[in-house]
Amino acid sequence: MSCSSNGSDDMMLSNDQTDSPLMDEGGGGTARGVILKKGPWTSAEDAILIDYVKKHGEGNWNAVQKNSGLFRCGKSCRLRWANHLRPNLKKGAFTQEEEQMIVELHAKMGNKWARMAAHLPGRTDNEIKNYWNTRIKRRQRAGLPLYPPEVSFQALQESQCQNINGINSGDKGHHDLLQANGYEIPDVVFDSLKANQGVLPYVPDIPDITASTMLMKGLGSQYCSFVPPVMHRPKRLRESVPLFSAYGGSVKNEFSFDQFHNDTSDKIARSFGLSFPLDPDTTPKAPESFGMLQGSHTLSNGNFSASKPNLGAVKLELPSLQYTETDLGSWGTSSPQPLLETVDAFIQSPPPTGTLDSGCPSPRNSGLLDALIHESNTLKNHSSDKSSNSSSVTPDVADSCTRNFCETEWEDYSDPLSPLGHSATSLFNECTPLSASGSSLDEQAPVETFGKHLHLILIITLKGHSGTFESSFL
DNA sequence: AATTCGTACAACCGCTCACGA
DNA sequence: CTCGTGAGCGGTTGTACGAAT
Repeated sequence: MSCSSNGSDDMMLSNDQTDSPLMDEGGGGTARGVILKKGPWTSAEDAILIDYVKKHGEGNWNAVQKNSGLFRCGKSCRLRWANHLRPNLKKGAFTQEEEQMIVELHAKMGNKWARMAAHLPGRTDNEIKNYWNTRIKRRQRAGLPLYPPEVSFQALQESQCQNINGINSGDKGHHDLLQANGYEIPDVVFDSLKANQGVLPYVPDIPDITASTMLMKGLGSQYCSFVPPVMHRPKRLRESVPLFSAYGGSVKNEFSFDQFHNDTSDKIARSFGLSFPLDPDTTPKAPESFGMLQGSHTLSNGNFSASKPNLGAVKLELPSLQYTETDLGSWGTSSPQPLLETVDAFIQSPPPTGTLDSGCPSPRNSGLLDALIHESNTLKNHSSDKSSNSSSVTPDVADSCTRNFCETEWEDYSDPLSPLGHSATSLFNECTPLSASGSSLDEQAPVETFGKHLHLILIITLKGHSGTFESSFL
């Protein structure tokens, strides 16, 4: 079935290797005894494929090789056709509208390139994927967020609306959205909802695993490649997939809360290093607290090198909480210890009492929100640390501290000299709204605009952690 | 001029799902 | 129900090319 070939086939065939435009010697895999060519397509091959599709239509790609004399596997043919040969393909750079569309779609869908492509006529999933990956690197290098604040805030609102409305959004795309930055933090926001299921008309139960995940990530365990073991990928919907099905479609949710429900506290505790399986040492892990292992390139270059050992499978995409390598030092000076206190408070918060709906997926959010939450955790912890040295912080206290911090101490953290100063300021600086002129997604904008959004998000998030929630904030 | 680095793009690979026998 | 096959998706790698050193 596969057009994969043995190791010797890995070498790309150059176009001048062969006399025939269709067949190269010495390279390519085999299918039914036929040596299949790999590597760049020639114009002759393109012509054959185009001709074939004109005659037989798309599909049945494996028959191409049989019927057309093209020495390419069906997979390769399909890809070539889809990405380069099919009509109405838009070539050239993405327009500004397209770029903005991609950003918004990614904020909503995550790495659902094919679905995103469906929203961008003439664009291929591969194109979008490449664009996004490049964009990640570029923006990360520039210290910019992946998402403009409007996008993230909109994603938050939409996600919350979906949950309040009981809309099932178990599509993997949503999950990916949450993973979009390598963290799975956005669930934390919905942990807040979860903690208030009795308040809101409908707040689906959300596996505690998500909080655990976030916390693991937050404690530098993003390298653990934590994947909820029962968070199965929903079956792909090939046909008649409603656009934005993640928001309104009847997408199956395949994980059961019950599967998460047990050991919740244990997971959280372990996630916070209280009994961390991968790192029994519960001493502060300052540099790792934000996923920045010393010597790791994870956040420093916007990519994960396969050559990096023992980090496990990690997401390509980065947290939008982007810090340059020079930031590591400042982060390293901050103590993550208060995080445990906050978690204690969180763990102590009453468990959700609402009716469990295992058919409801974990809501997701944008990657930027990851950063916001991450940041809020940091800030909250810092706040708690400043307000009290006690390790036992009640939710109310934590909440109070949070509020105080949000309202009165923000400027303190804008201090670039503060260990968190850059964190806060960078967050503001990074989360820049789209300019009115729309000249560039990367343009900076006044802090105040986003500050309001951030404030709101912080409150929502932090209050959720403390086990209290006031829907009025929504 | 040679080398290094970053970027953009094309293609491959592994996995999963749908579907029919 | 199982198995084989086709197809699609997402992640990753390879390559070309231009800019910087």
